[in-house]
Order: sequence, then structure tokens, then C-alpha cells
Amino acid sequence: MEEGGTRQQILVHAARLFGRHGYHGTTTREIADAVGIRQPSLFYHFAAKHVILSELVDADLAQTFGRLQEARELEATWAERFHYFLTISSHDYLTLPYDARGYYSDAVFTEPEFESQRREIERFHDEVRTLVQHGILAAEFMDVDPEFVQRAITGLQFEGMRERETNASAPVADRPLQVSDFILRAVLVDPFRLDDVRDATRDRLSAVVTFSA
Amino acid sequence: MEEGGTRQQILVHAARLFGRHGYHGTTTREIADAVGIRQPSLFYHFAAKHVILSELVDADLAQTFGRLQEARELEATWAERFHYFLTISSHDYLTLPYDARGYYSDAVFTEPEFESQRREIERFHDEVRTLVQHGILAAEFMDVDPEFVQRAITGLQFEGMRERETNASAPVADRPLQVSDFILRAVLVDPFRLDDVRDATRDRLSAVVTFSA
DNA sequence: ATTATCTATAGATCTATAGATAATGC
DNA sequence: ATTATCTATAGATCTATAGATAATGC
Repeated sequence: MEEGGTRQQILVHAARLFGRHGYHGTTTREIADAVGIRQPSLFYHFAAKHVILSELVDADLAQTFGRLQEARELEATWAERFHYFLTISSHDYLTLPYDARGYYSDAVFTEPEFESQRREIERFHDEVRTLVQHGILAAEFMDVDPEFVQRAITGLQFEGMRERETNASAPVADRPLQVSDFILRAVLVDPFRLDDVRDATRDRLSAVVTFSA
Repeated sequence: MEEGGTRQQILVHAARLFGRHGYHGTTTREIADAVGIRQPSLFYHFAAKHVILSELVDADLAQTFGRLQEARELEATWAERFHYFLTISSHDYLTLPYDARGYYSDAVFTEPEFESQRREIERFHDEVRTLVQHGILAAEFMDVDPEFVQRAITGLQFEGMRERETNASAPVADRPLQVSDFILRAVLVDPFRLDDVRDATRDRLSAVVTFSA
């Protein structure tokens, strides 16, 4: 019954390989080699290759939806809620046991076996756009296109957080704030509010025990 | 000797399919079917599948390097040069005969047959970072991490310019300015300069004959 | 008995080559 | 003769299944 070991290793190595070479650019043999088992042994733990990616995405989305809910429930301005969500969800990418950064940009979700994931990603994007729309209606944000902002977030998180293999100019821990500062500064009606908004996020994060890890 | 027809069609359809399903998620049979020829007939025009992607990337990079050079030669502030480059290179993605948006995010460039492309992309990124660094030294830009800004550009261009298959909230023509406005607003020491910077880009583009198409 | 692995391999691709064929231009 | 296509197929994968084997726990 003791789950964990091999199964978790498969998820970790598959995530890394999918991120580096894409879903179709990664073979089940490569995953198995990375884990240190034979290729068919994968199928004892997962019914099919696509189930591995599905499970990675589902776990990541569940966490991200939770973060969005957290942010919405804050007693705060829309700018603070938005900044908090961007920072903590970016931070999550850095602390997940598997590296979720790479595989979302993969064009693989158009395939039928990932329909459920595609729908959930779309629902997530809807909720982000709604959050941006609230900020606009409250006159905190510029009259930007919420669809564009939602895409900017996706682009920034996946490109900005990608593992820097060659170059490492900024420490990893700074990246979440780089992402949220960049986006907030671009959309705030008064960009000079950013310092206060960032301080509010910092206070909230230092107050949360789970963030100290 | 008359080039063009089939060869060009292969490039156009391959670009679209690579963008939608990734390089490894696209088969030579699918490309051939889209063009309306048999799978082996592709190999009369291209020595190998990877040559198709290489040629697409090379053409796109050549144009983008040209745009960067154009921007650097402008009699203008760094903010204006940067905004001009972002707008015109984003615009290029919309007017290229083949859709270059999809395939850069593909993780395929880690493979040895794309070493030349990987190097050129890295050289391009270097030049973008240098441009950002100039803006910072001139005190026009915030003291942001140039590496992060370079990544933000990549992320925004490929995610923000991706074909909106379901939703079409903003007209295509607005997207290049959305990209460059978003980035400039995020990095300008004085974000309220953006209106003037955008006007300068508009003047330059309307003055250029080649942009009227 | 159950759990987790292995070897062997089926069956389905997928890229690329060989060689035939048809059409066009000297 | 050259250009551009085709059919047929080789050879190399790649996912997934079947069934054996070893180890652990009742």
C-alpha cells in the first residue's frame, strides 16, 4: 500500500523531461531511465503516458485554484489581491516537488486525451480575467484588455520562471516578486502605488506559516 | 527553377502545425496532407523534417535582427528605440506568411540538430538585454533585471500573440501596441511618458512606406 | 496473496530512401 | 534532361501488453 517512492519519482522526472523536451519529445523509455527502472515498469504505476502529464497538470491546477480563492477572500484592494495571487502562485512553481514551469507552454493540450485539462485551464483563465476586470471597474487598473493581461501572466510565469541553465543573474527567490511587480506596474492606474502593494503582499506572506519553508 | 508554390506551402502549413501541436507532435504525413501531397514528396523539397523548422526559425530571426538594428539606428531615446522595436517585431509576427508565434516556445531547440538556431536565439537575447541595459544606464528604465525583461518579451510575444481560436476580444492589429505598451509601462522610470513614446513609434511607423501593407 | 519489478514482444507508428512515372522544355 | 510527384517499403522507433519472477507479509 505504501505509495510514494517510484510513483513520485516518475512524476518528478517526467515533469523535468516534459519541460525540457516537450511531451512528444520525451519517450517513456527516457522517463524510465531517469527513474532507474525498465520502460514497461512505468505502466504498473500509470495506465498510459498521457496519464502522467494529466496528473501533473491536475495537481498544479488544484493548488493554483486554491491560491486564487485565497486571494479573493483577502480583506484588501483588487491590486493587493492580484499582486498576492501572482506572487504566491509564482512561488508555488519554485517549491513544487516537480517542475511545473515547462510543460504548460507545450501545445499538447489540443489533443483529445487532455480535454479535461484544457477545460480546467480555460476555466482558470476565465477566473483570472474576472479578477482583472474587477480591478478595472474599481479604477485601480488601466482599461487594459483582460484577455491580454491573462496571457501576459501565462507568458511571464512560464518564460520568466523557466530554469536558467546557463545564466543565473537573479536568485531564484526573487523571481515571484519580479513577475508580480512587472505586471502590477504595467496595469496600475497609479504605478507609484506598487511599493505599498508589494509591502502588503510581503506582510501577508511573512504572516503565513506555510510560506516560511 | 520556379521555386515558391509547394515549397512555400510546406513552410506555411508546417509553421501552423508546429505552432499548434509542437514539432514532435506534428508528423511529416500531417504536413503533407495539409499541403495536399504524399508524405515522401516532402523530402524532395527538404532533406529532413528538422530542416523545415530550421528554415522557419532562420527566416524569422533574420528579420528580427534587422528590426533590432533599425531600432538601434534611430535618432531617439532608448525608450523610443525599445518601444519601436517591440511594436514592429510584434507586427512582423502578424504579417509573416507563416505563423512564427507557436514554435519558439517549443522545447525542441535543446536537440543537437538545432544547435545553430539555439545559438542565434541566444545571441538575439543578448542583444535585447544590452538594449535594456542602455535604457537603465540612461536612467530611463527602472533598475530591472535585463534578463527578466528579455524573458518577459519572449513570453509576452509568444503567449500574447498566439492565435485566439475561440475568443477574439481585441482586433489583431492592436496586439503589437499592447505588447510594447505593457512592457514599457512596466519598465519606464516615469510611466506617464508612455503616451509620448507611443506617439513617437506611431509617427515612425506611419512614415515608413513598408508598414502600410 | 500482493506488490513491484523484469524480459520479450506485438502492433502501430514515423522518417526517410529507392525507384517508377508523368509532365514540361529543349 | 529536368522537375516534381507517386508507390512501396526499409529500418528505426515508441507505447503498451503478456506473462514470468522475486520479495514481502499473512
